[in-house]
Amino acid sequence: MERDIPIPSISVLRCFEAAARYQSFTAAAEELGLTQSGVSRQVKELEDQIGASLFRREGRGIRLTHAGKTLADSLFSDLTRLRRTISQAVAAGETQELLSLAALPTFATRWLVPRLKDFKIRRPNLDLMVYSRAEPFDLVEQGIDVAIHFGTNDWPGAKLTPLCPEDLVVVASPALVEENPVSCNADILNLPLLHMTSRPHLWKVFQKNVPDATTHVQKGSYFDQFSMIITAAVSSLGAAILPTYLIEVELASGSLIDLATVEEGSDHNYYIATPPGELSPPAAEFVSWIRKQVSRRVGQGAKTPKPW
Amino acid sequence: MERDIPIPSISVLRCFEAAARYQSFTAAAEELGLTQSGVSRQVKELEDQIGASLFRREGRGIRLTHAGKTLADSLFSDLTRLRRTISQAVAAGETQELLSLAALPTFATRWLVPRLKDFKIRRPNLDLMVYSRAEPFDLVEQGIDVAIHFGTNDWPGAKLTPLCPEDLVVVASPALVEENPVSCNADILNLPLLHMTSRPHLWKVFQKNVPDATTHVQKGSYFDQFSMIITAAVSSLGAAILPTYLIEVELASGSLIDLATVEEGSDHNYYIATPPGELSPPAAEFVSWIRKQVSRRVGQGAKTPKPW
DNA sequence: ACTATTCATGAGTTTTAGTCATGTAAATAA
DNA sequence: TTATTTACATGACTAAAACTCATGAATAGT
Repeated sequence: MERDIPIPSISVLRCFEAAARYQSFTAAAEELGLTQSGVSRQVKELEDQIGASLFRREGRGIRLTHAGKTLADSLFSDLTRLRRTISQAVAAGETQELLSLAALPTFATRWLVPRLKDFKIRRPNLDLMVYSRAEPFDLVEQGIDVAIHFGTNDWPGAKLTPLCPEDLVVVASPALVEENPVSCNADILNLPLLHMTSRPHLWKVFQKNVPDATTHVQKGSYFDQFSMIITAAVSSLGAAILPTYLIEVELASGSLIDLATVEEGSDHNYYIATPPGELSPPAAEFVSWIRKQVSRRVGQGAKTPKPW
Repeated sequence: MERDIPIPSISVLRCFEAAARYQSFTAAAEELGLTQSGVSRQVKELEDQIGASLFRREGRGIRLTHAGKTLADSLFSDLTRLRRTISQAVAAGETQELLSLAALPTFATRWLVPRLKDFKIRRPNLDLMVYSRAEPFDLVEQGIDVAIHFGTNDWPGAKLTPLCPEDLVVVASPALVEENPVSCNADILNLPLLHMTSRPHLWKVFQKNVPDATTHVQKGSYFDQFSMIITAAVSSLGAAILPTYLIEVELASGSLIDLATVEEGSDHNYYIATPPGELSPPAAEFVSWIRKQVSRRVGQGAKTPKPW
């Protein structure tokens, strides 16, 4: 219904609105940089389209009719909105399309970045920026569209969408295992242990599930990056407890062996963190894509058999 | 600042908005009744004006850019508003400037209408329609701009603005008083009494303030219009309790004498009733004017001395 | 490989916007 | 009262914008 009413031209609308403000075609023409004649014609055109007098011609002047006044008021705000819409589009015109991402350093390096090529294929003209972050931060302030968060469901100012749990496993190199045969979980605790400084309780958790374990699990080497621990493990420095997401390549190549599963029993998970409000199309697409990446991976992880 | 940004033509904006919805110039052209070529050109024109790509040309199709999506969303609502503005103007196009009023019959006849001439002087081109109404009604449905309401502050669907209280007085003609000397309120009750059928308790109220009054106040003549009662009183048929607003002329000329004041003690007042929402300019002016009429009158009424 | 589809663009036509000149009526000044 | 100025309306004409037709280039599907 409304779709069938032709909208008068911008020129017509502007001439009328200006004439309404001044109650003078001559003054309106001066403001618009036209001639009085042009303004007069456009107003007459509008009156014909509307089908009513918008001005009363009194003497050599004009006065708005009731209809004219009503229309002028509405039109003033409509034109103002339209100008704002266009102005904002022009101002944003130079902005390059960009997606800013953030994740834990090792996760970004080993899991996310290697997969971004697949995402870029879907969005060839989209520029990506990837930042490593260890703790929650202000997404809006930092201009981040999407962050991959590991931790609890607690990030003020962000919307968290569960991505997946962390799958922890005990791994060691084949060489280490050959040198120190492992036939049960207790044997693992006799290996040199590799510790993550930010996760000191991991070996204790594992020990709790090992009957009659008396070993002091605090012994061993400590590192503050999982990527270092991975390298150390591959180098036979010890056994490590690592998230499977970070060692997919090593497990697949056999440079690391999955010795046991670790049930941490905490509420730490991987989350997608996004700023409040509606996602931009690229961000929304990224979120959708990364969820597919995870569901694909989870299926594989569940089928890895123990080496004994 | 915003005033200097040229607004693209309606044609340009519509072509873009339609193409954005369909993500297809061909489909948009079909909806707009144009050729694909025309739509393509107009979108290109808009991209030149904005200074940014609004669509990515992917293969033989188009996809909105981030900038394009943002603009399309805003533009959709802007164009919708503009269509509504124009549609309403077209619909109102036949409406003559008119102010519709409603009031109680006698009030309209004796108070309002005689004063309307003064109001018409201020609005020479405004047509007035005056309706008599005894009860609240749907202002919008009846197309009434302003109603003068007597009663309680209770008119569903209307905005009530207090206008003034009802000043009730006992009056009689000089001839009746001469024939039946009145020196106190008790003497009044011995006069023939004139009753308003819709206000049967008025004389009982008066009697309550008269010490040792034993007269049956129900005796006398009954009428269903105050205008009849006024005529009856002037004709010496009896004493009447009347709102002063209705007998200003008679009191001034002496054809009726103010014998006593009646304190009804109810919450009935005169109100201005208007439809919800903002008043039209004529209606707003009327309300302002009528309030001035009342404040002028109230001052006079308070100074009328008793005749004994 | 062939056919159909869709956007882009040259060339040309139609429509709209706007100017110049003038007419008419009023408002103001002398 | 007359003369001059002002302001809207309109005929004739010009310039600019909107749009069509035809065609090219690239893709998508069979």
